[in-house]
Amino acid sequence: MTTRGERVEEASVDAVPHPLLFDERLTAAGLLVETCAGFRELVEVDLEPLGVNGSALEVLLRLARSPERRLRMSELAAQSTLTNSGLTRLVDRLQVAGLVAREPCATDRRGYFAVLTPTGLDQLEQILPAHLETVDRVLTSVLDPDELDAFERALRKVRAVVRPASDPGVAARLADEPEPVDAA
Amino acid sequence: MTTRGERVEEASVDAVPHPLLFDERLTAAGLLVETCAGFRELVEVDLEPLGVNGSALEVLLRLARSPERRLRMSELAAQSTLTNSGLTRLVDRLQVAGLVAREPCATDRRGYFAVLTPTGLDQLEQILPAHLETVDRVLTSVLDPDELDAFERALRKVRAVVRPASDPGVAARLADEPEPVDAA
DNA sequence: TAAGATTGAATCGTCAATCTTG
DNA sequence: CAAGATTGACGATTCAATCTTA
Repeated sequence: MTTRGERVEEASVDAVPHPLLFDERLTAAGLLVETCAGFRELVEVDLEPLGVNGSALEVLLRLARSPERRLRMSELAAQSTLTNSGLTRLVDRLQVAGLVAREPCATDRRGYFAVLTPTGLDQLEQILPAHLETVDRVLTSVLDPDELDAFERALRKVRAVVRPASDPGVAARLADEPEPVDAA
Repeated sequence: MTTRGERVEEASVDAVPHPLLFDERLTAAGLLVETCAGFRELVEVDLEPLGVNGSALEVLLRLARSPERRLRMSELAAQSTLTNSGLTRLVDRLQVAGLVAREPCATDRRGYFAVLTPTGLDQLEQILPAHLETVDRVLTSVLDPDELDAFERALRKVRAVVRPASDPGVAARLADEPEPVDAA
């Protein structure tokens, strides 16, 4: 009712900050991104003996788990977080390092397999114990079993939306197979 | 006991795959990394109008939420997922785009502030509704409230280990302040 | 013509060295 | 000399164009 003090914030340069800047959804998104960035940074240390980065680990592991330890370039690209051309360049490096070889496809001369070499498998297995120890220390042992379970369930749900090609259900339908169990 | 069939797997080229290749910890790690990669990829679409990437969004949001919408370069680098030099280059680009300005620090002539420009704030607020809609669609609305809560608690726990500088507790102790509430 | 894969050009980020000021 | 910030050289990744085979 006074004539003075009608606008207490008069001198403020900022006025009112936009409420969406503090929306809780941004908090959730930031948590996911920051946590994953920190995790990836730590994992890089495990990979130093191999002289490769996190994307390479992803690719080496997929090859190691595949029948005959081989996968078509396009398959590998589709399953990884790289584009086709990114995978070509990564496999170039892994080939120079002797961890992976390329083999032409006998039935389709346009295609190539990336094959994990015996050396590649050996070196991967060499670093795996230390890597698993890291994952345990910073991720799986940080949560108690119920929390870890809920965490993985949540990640699967989100992944099914943001990366449908990785979703086991979708992958199975594409391949016309029965529902599989997820292992990555 | 027979002399034949001593090694049923004789013909197998692969012998037994190494069990660590299928360790459940790799599954947890892969889920985190793949999910985050897919999430970041989708977010890039929201940022096209701004002509920037996900790292830039992180930086713009931090500036927008800071007093006077400014932060020292080194502060900003420490809080972001970039190195000092990476931040220098990002701010270069944001400056060219007119979204951020540099201002020298009056009390320490070695230092600079990155300041969000009025244009930068405006453009950030322009894209925020669509971005929040994306986050909701692929993350926060995918989980029901209990799941989302557990998910965020788990992420905070892991982040505190993999990125201790981002942990509110650590940050407060460094700044000699009482325990804060986390908002990112 | 389309599919599998690679290449050239460009972007984004890092590390190590450097410059300036405290 | 240490701290804040930037720069030069380089590595990893992407997009669009290209080459080869189906």
